[in-house]
Amino acid sequence: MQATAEILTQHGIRPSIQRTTVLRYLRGVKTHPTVDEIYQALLPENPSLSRTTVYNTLELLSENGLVLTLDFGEGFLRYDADCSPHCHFRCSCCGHVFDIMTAPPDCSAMLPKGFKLKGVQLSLSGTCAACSKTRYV
Amino acid sequence: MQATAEILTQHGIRPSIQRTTVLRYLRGVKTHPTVDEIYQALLPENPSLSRTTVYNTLELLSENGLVLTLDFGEGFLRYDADCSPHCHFRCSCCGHVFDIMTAPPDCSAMLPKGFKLKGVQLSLSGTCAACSKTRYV
DNA sequence: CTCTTTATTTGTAACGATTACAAATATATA
DNA sequence: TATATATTTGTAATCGTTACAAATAAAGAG
Repeated sequence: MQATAEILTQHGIRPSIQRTTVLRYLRGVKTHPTVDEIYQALLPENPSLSRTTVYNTLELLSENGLVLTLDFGEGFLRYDADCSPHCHFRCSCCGHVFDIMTAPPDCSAMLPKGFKLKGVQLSLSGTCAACSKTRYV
Repeated sequence: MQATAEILTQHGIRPSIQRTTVLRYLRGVKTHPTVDEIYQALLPENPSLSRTTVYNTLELLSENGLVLTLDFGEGFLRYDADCSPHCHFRCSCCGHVFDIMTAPPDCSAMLPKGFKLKGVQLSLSGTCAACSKTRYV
């Protein structure tokens, strides 16, 4: 696993402690955390960390393609350091977000003439295996 | 085109003036309007209309599958009365949302065992034809 | 028709995620 | 060491949405 600070440097981002900490945390986690979850997780070890810095950092990382911004219509955003092409499944019962490690389909043929495709986001929803077992949900 | 009030009745929803007005407006428009756009559009003809009623009505319509709630990560929701299976393309340059009248792919095979698929939302982004013509955007 | 109950609408206040902003701090450059 | 630039911090503001209770409208019983 490549050092986090190194990745930042390679993308022309100065690897401050805050930026490195946020990216390292995100790379070590599979839960697609929210801003607040990230902030709360890092606070104990970084008592001077500001919520604004987390916001700023995530925007910077997202702009530079180091992080994926996920929107499941929950009213807040989630972040994912795994930028490989994959999809997400959100269980409408327990709210958990699962990675689906299949690349989203090639959609370039769908577009009208002259349109240029940049991003494809395939969001699936339904009930996960655990919740499906529980009846009447 | 089926009468709007009739559609509501068929879904067990009492066709109040407000509900009928909101749904009729949404069915006559191809712009995926926001709550505020709907509210502002209807206000002149319905001066007593409340923003809360628009919110309530859209939630009710959405629950009953009469309306699609769209989230493009703009910080607010958009609504679409066309519930046929199709995708959306949002131009990151001009912000316009285009209908792509192709059904989203069948994704049931992507899911792990025991998962039940309910909804598939395929959101495309990039630059539309008009914005692509303009250089340096 | 009234009376009573229920459903719907309305407006205001609260909420919560995000953003704006300016002061404080850290880092780089001369 | 001095100066300029970048980054962080904390507070206040913004804005879409939701909660809530009063007001109004509609439905049902007698």
